[in-house]
Amino acid sequence: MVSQDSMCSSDPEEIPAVLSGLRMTRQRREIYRLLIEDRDHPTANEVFRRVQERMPSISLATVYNCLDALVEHDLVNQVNFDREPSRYCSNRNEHVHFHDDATGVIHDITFKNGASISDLLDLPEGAEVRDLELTIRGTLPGGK
Amino acid sequence: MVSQDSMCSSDPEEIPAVLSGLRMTRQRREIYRLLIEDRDHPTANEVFRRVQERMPSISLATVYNCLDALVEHDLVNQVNFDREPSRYCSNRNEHVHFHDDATGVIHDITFKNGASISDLLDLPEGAEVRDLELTIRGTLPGGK
DNA sequence: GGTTGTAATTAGAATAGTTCCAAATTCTCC
DNA sequence: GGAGAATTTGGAACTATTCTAATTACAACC
Repeated sequence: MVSQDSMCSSDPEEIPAVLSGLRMTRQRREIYRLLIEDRDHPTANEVFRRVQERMPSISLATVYNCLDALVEHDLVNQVNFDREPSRYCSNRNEHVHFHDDATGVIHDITFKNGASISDLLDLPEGAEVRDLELTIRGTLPGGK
Repeated sequence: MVSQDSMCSSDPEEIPAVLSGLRMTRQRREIYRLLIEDRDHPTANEVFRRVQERMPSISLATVYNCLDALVEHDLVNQVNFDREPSRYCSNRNEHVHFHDDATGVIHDITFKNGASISDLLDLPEGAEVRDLELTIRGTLPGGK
C-alpha cells in the first residue's frame, strides 16, 4: 500500500486550515475541500456519501470526527434548523440562514454594512454576545 | 373512579387555549398550566417529570403529543438550541432567546419598539419572512 | 341518559442522528 | 526506524423523538 503524504500540501484552499493549527489528515482535507466546493449545506450523511466516492474506506464516525474538528477550529460552520440533522458550511463570514420553504434550499444572508443585532434587542445592561444563530423560514420570489 | 370534568373549566389562564380551538383535555391543560407557571423553558422530559407529580399515569408520548398540539395552536413556543433537546415556553410575544453560558439559564429577550430584523439583512428582493428563530449565546453581568 | 363515532391517551417498539468504544492504523518527533 | 500520541474505523450504544396498535375519554345525537 502506497503511503500518502498527508501534511505537505501547499494547496491555497487549505491555508486557513493549516494556520488554524488543525492537523490536516487525508480525511479532514477531503471533507474540508468538499465543503468549500459544495456550498449547499450538506448534512453529515450527505458529506459521508460524497466523500465516499473519493475515499471508499472512510467511515461515518470519521466524518463526524472531522466535521467536529473543523467546527472546533472555526473552519466550518454547523447549522441547526429546528430538529433537523445538522448541516455544515464553510462560509466563515458572519451570516444567517434563510430556508426557502418552497424549494428547501438554504441561502446564506449577510448583514447590511455596520448592522448589529444588539441594536434591535432589549438586551440587559452589560450582556455580552459571544455567538448567535439566526435562521429564517420563508419564501423567495420565483423559487430562485 | 370518579370521572373528572375536563372541558368546563372557566380558568382565565385557559381562555386563549380554548379560543384557539384546541380541545382542552386534562393532560393538555395540565401541561399548558405548567408552562405558564414555570417559565424556565423545560424540555419535554422535564415537563414529563413535573406533570407526573400531579398526573402519575401520564405517558411521555402524551407529553409530546400535547406539546405538539399546543405548539400547533400557537399557544406554546418550541425552542431549539443547537442539537440539544427541544425546550418549550408559553411566551407568545415575539422574542428571541439568550442562553447565559455561565448559568445555563435561557432568558427571553424582546425586540426594541418597531425594530425589524429584515432591516439589518441583505435579503433578496421580494423575500418573505414567515418565521425566524434567533438564539444568542453569551453572558450576563453578575450571572443574573 | 345511553350509544356511537371520533379524537386523545397509553405503553412499548421503532427510528434517526449522533456519540462512544476498543482495536487498528497513521502520524510526529526523536 | 521506533516510541508515543493522535486519528480512523466498524460496530455497538445512546437519546430524543415518532410510530403503532390498543384502550380510553369525549361530544353529539337519539
